Amino acid sequence: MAKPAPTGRWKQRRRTRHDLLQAAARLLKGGRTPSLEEVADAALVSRATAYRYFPSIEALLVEAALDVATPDPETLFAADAGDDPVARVERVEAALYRMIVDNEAPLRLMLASALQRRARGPAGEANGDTPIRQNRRTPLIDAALAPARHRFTPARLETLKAALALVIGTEAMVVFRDVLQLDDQTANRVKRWAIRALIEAAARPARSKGG
Amino acid sequence: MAKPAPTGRWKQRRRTRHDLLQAAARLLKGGRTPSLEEVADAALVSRATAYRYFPSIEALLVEAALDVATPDPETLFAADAGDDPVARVERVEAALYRMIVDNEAPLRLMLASALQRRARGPAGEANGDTPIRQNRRTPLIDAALAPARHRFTPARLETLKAALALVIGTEAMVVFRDVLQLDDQTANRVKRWAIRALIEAAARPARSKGG
DNA sequence: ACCATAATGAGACAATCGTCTCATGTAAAG
DNA sequence: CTTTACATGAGACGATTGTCTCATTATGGT
Repeated sequence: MAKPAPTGRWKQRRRTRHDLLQAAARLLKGGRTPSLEEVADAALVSRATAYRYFPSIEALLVEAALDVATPDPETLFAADAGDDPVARVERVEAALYRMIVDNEAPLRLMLASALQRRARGPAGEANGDTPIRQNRRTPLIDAALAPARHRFTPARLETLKAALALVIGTEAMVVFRDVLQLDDQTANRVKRWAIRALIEAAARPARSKGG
Repeated sequence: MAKPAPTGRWKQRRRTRHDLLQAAARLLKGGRTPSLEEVADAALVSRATAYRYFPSIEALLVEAALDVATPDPETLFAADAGDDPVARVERVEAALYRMIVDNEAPLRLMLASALQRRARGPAGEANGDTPIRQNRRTPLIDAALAPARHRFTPARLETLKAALALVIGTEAMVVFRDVLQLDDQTANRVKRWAIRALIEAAARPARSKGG
């Protein structure tokens, strides 16, 4: 059941789905958060059809936001990137930062939606084809650490990757801006300091328990 | 204008407001997220009145959630706490962790609401008396680092506090559970490792730029 | 070309949300 | 006690969400 076979008229469905996401992304760029009816209208599709493709308005907007904003490892570390893990992780951080500030509104909406959906109940995952929260962070961190992976114990490497995920994601941005109310410059300084501290700690010969 | 003077019949107002929060907190404990009408009914108050006290249903639920769940520095470091900053920060982390797992649903709702509110527009802060996001994290971190504050440069101390805020808050929990999908044990291990790494890095004699 | 089937459109429906108005009761000031 | 200002209750209103039904298209296999 993994691949239910491209049965029936899957082209039409793909096109409709794509149109909806396209329209939603376009409207999201305007900064506001469109209602489902607006998206449906913009996609030249009826409201009912939109609901046939996405279980809720949030689900639609979330996927649209993800379509808009996603750097990928290959282009980020195309050629001229060295092997220094600190420099490479900082590069990831910078790319993610740009991506976030460019799409702050949609991303906030995405985070909020994911947060709420999980809080509700079993009804949240009606179809089962919608993951609670996609993870585009780990692949980037993996790529950043790849050249220097020999410098770490395997266990340490895993710990480091998880810890770095705390520092370079959207949530870090939220903490800095909403909770601590730091200006962008200070936030960036702290982030870079933390990245270096964590990587160097992971590289240092094991102290007590492997961590 | 800081204290507009307890004018008029402020007692009645305080009581009504308290009743609303009380009712909301009670309903929230049930796991579901009550509608504003449910809260108003439970508080024996009309819907209109509820809206007179809180600009939105989220605002009401958020404050209710905060009332429920809040450890404070004094009781946390009552007497028997040593001076070791790592141990003390880990103690804060543990307390926060307990608090979070006990009130996951309300907290998620609070985060989501804060996220959305800021994304909207100037209309979000109608009265100005509702801060975008309260910060109960910094005081706890301050208290944890207080006895050892001499070991750090002032600038380093600030950086460390900000970095720690990334690791021990609700957001860290969200990253570990939703994004990385780590089990609680692993998440805890990574958290403690990161806490130690950051504190030790801050204590180490300055390397290059002050950070 | 024909037709069964799948996708869509149109719209009714109930539930909430947030705003507004108007009437009423009640606390507080004289 | 009386009066007045304030808090409240009741409910209408439009907007949005999500579900449902039924009629119409339009696609793809034959």
